[in-house]
Amino acid sequence: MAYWLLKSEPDAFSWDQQVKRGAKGEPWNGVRNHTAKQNMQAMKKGERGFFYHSNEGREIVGIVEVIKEAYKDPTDEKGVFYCVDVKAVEPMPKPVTLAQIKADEKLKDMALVKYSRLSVQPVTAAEWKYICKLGGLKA
DNA sequence: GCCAACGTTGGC
DNA sequence: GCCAACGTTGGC
Repeated sequence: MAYWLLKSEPDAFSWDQQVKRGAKGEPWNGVRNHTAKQNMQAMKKGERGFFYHSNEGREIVGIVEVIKEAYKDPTDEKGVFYCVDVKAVEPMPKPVTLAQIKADEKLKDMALVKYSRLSVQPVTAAEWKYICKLGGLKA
């Protein structure tokens, strides 16, 4: 079981929009980065990821689940990039901010801190549990 | 195939 | 709004 972190600018696609999509989920398309693509191709149905708001907010606001594994991104006319479908699972009772993550000894090695521009990142099991706890979830 | 120039992302 | 980091492009 792997864990992930998906970044989105709330202006483009926010957590609220993800929640409104309900069980249908939403294709995570428009990613034009090969590292992110590789991460998406590694995702399995049922795996979970954090939903992070970049730029505005800069915090982990909720948890999503992969409902469809990687397929060719229909918004990419060249057909080289991929996307997955995700649905909202639950919101973070207490969003975990980037500032919090950076200030925390246990989290300062996260991909989120080191590779801030990567929009789809892996999260370790230890990080996952710890952040869930910080966010007020049992995990 | 190297590397400089440029564009984009995202934190501050 | 600025700037650093990084990916991509294009000249050689």
